[in-house]
Amino acid sequence: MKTLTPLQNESELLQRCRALAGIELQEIASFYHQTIPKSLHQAKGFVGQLIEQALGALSANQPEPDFPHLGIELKTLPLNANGLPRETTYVCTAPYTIQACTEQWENSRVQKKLARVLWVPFEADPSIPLPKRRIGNALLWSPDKATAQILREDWEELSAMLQLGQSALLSAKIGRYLQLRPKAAHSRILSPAVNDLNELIQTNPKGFYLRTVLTQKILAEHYCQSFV
DNA sequence: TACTGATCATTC
DNA sequence: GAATGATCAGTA
Repeated sequence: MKTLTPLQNESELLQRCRALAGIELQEIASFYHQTIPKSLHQAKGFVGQLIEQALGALSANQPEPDFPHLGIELKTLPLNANGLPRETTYVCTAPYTIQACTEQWENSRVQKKLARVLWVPFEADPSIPLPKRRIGNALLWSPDKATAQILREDWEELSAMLQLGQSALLSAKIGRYLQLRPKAAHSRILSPAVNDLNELIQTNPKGFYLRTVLTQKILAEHYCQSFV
């Protein structure tokens, strides 16, 4: 692992990924003088943030790609003992306001986030101690035509429901690749929305997530057998 | 055991 | 409070 210099282009980013491939979390953590938490229970974003740091991602906590200059979004992907995605992948928050709901797919936050993604798989089998879990081979990905079409259809269906104030009908079961689920510190948090009569109401904030069926498909199409 | 709804840490 | 990084955990 080398000291970070600003990233100039994609090949430098991929080169940095190759340096991380196969190494254990403890190696990265000790390089950055970070302590690995005993569990992820109270540090759910730890692995993602550690890898952001190791790859030199810039825009922390901003609604922008992790590498704004390159237009690339970084996503870590936890894999279970069978090498399959263990969790859904958070994309972005879902807009409830009239203003945000008028956005079209082409300029939606979901489309922008998913246009170019750097997937970094890592071992997340609970039987492996956190420090010993290894980083896998990264994949720079853009959705193919068929995938993009399904994402668009999901997004349009879900956005229409948000826009029409059908939040009561929204469920995490809607959507083939995307789904809408709560996204907040806890369930008491409320944000403004409209109901089907266009009246202002308060509801739990939601976010767009990618189902594991899609991330699993991405892995299957781009890797032969081993992701690590 | 997979999935949905709930929750944790941090930053601005 | 709302955005980021996500995983936890009860239940169907």
